[in-house]
Amino acid sequence: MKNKLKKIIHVSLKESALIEEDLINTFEIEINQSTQSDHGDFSSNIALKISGKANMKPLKVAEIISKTIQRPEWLRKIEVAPPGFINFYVDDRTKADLLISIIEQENNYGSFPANSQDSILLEFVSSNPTGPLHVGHGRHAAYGDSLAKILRKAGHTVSCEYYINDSGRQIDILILSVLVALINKKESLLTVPNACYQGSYIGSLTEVIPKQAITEINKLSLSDLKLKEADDDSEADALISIIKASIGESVFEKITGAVVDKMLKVIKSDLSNFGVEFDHWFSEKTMIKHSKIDLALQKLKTKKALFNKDGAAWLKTTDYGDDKDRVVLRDDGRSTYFASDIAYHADKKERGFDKLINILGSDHHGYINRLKGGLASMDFDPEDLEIVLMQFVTLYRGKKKVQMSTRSGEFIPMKELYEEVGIDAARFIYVNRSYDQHLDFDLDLAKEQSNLNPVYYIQYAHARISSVMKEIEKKGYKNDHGLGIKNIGYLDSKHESEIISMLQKYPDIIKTSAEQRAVNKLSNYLKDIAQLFHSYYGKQKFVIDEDETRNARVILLRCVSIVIKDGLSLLGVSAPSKM
RNA sequence: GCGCCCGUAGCUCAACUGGAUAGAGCAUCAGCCUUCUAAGCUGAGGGUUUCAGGUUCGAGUCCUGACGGGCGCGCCA
Repeated sequence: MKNKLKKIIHVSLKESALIEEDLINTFEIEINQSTQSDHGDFSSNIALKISGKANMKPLKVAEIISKTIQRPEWLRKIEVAPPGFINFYVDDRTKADLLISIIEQENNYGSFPANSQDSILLEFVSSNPTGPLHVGHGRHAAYGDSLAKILRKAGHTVSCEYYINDSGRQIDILILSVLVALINKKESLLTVPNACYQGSYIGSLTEVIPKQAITEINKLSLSDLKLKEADDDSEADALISIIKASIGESVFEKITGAVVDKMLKVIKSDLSNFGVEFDHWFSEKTMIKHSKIDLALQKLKTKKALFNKDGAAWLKTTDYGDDKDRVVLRDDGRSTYFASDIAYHADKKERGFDKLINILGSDHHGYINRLKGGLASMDFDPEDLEIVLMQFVTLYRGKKKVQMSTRSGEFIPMKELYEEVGIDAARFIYVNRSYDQHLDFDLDLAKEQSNLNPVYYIQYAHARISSVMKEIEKKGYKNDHGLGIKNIGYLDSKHESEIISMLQKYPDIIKTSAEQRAVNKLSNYLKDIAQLFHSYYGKQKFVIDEDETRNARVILLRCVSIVIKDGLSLLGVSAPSKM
């Protein structure tokens, strides 16, 4: 429709000779869907744009263009409005075509042809398996999952991936925390070091330690341990070394395997119960096993991309806009986290994805140029990597801010949140705010007044439509699709044209939501269409004797229901038929 | 100090990447259920879009500066 109008205007611009023909293509002909019914169904601002070049007042230009246009049959009216907009009104036939196609396509309405776009690897959450996911991760999970669904609907091939940081110091500290908890289970002999994780989940992790390992742990000389106060990471490292030496690396490894495995199971089930599924779980440990990091470093060395300073190997990321150069290989020979990330992201590209999107917390913004530099050093286009920086979730209980820290165990798990406020409400609240906006999540409000959540407003619209349909059936009225289509002309009230126009917007919303990674555009759209429906519902009756009007309205309701249900499903929210 | 993000009604947020009269919910006030679900509808009040300049037919949106808030600036992950 928009393209048809664009062509019409283009022809008119040529014929009217308002501006030189060469200039015509320098202006993008914009067609907007009108927000208000008295602005027609579509409008164009082209007259405002070219008035300067045409040396005429915009209104005059608009009049000339609209007079030059050879009005096709399907355009009911063309109107000029100050300061120079041209408004288009389409005919009933066109509207009927739209409604017919929505009903035919059902949940495919608004979808773009698959594989018509780039293939995307979408990485999100990727929280270290050192603790359960908390409410902050919930935002990432809800947003990432919805974005993936929207991107797919917009025609992209998307693979969702979770990077498991299952190797390195943080994991060692997790094991240390579990071991301390295990020893303290019998009698509290050890002071829990500050560096350790301290949530209540640590205690339950002790249960997965293999029996054989427990006998080794029991042999530990507690006097060595008791003296240590591991308050920072390096002191924790020392303590870990002692334990590793006493019980043996392989036993320590076994414990690590069991604990991480258990932790991952918890994370996976929390996500899955929240409706978030990943296509692939990528293990850092496995990557190391396959020497991927060594190979990446080798490649950088061969390319002479690294330089030595203070005994370490550095990558000159300042060439790519980073603040400073970064170490990839420490003076003790161990590779850094950054080295893992270079190898990991190169691997993503090697797997053939056109575009890599990472959803990261806003505290990672300093990481963007570094990571792009890493990709570029590996001969990939840094433009292929896109980072979506998610702002923080601030948790409130009423007016009181809830402090959060994973280390100290002071956090509200994501699971607790969605079990209490409900998955639908939680997912909607998470996603209804733009990702670059801070989110204040008030637990009390979400729990106590969950009825006030906009998600119920949208779901209620869907339930009401289902209810009307049931009632029509109950009263024994005959549903006649053809009769409804024939009488689409009856849908000429303000409410009805506004709803039709809103329905028509859906594909555009999918497109912009996908392009701008703006999941909240979809959620806001759903609120808008629900609002139009509720207002319409208050004004009109649907269970009526008149066959023509009833069947026409039923078609409209079915379309609204289809779009709401599909939109909600993209957000991971259910569309109940009864509430 | 430097860098990134943000600032819209009393509160929480929209505004289709520059368009027409800046819109919703909550809260306040006034109405609407013997009739399809009142988790709803209708109406009222509430704004110098933090401030000061600039760009143009047109600015909440773009540019510059100030003020206010969040985050970051490790051979941590």
